[in-house]
Amino acid sequence: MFELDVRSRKPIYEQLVEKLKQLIINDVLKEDEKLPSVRELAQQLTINPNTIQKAYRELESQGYIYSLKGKGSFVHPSGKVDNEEELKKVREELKKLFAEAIYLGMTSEEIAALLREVEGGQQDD
Amino acid sequence: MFELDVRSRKPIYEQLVEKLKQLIINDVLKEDEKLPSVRELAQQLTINPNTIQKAYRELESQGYIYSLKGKGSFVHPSGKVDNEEELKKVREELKKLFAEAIYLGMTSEEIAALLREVEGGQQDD
DNA sequence: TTAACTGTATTATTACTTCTAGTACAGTAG
DNA sequence: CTACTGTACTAGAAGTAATAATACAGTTAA
Repeated sequence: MFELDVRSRKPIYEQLVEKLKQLIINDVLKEDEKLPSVRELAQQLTINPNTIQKAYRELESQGYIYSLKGKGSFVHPSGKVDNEEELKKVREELKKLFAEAIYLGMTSEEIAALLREVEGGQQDD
Repeated sequence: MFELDVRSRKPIYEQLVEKLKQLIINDVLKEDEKLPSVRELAQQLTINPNTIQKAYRELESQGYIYSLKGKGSFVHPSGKVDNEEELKKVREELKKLFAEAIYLGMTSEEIAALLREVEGGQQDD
């Protein structure tokens, strides 16, 4: 499914959150698709189930997945995500990153081009 | 000068790096301005000098400040920053954040507006 | 109902990172 | 010289991440 860098200074569960988020955002994992179970993914990646659970819990609190006891964890449909708190974080993050990019010498046109590039690759409903 | 959240789950030195970066980017700290010395800032914030040094080392490696033994640490002039590695990281970060913002429901126009906002006035945290 | 899944929670222990503390060395400036 | 500056290192305390084992509750199919 994907790989993790155990030697990284970044916590495994954070790497997991990022990777899964990317898969969801880029529509590799479709709406309402079932994710591997906590224990199954733990076995696949040879890491502890608790670490997977921590990542899933984080993804759920951010609105990317939903979990049903006894059934499994599923991708939250994009259109139905309503997480004002996450949106606020992303806006703040964007502002900081824009300032940083400009400071490092990027022009707004370069940044805008990057946005169009991402926008194009996005096949949203 | 600023405040830190010791109770945060984010390491103190990382918070320091972020705050100082913001001050530099938003021109609160001017080009070639002298930063507080490692020991002085440590005393002001009542944290260990080693923690300050770690933050300064990080800022230096990212191209935001330069340090002269016996003299002090100073803000690296914006125009002279040439850190392709940092720029690459920022571009990747931007792409991820764009995809995330769009997934959470932001339109490209909203994102572009945010960029214009940052581009125009210098805003703070 | 039972068996085998699922998510979730708890506790204990280990491993790792962060932070602190103390010390030291080298360069600068008055 | 004295008193600043950055930088480096070791040691240990404190906090976080990861593992391990166990348990409970809900779902599903035989």
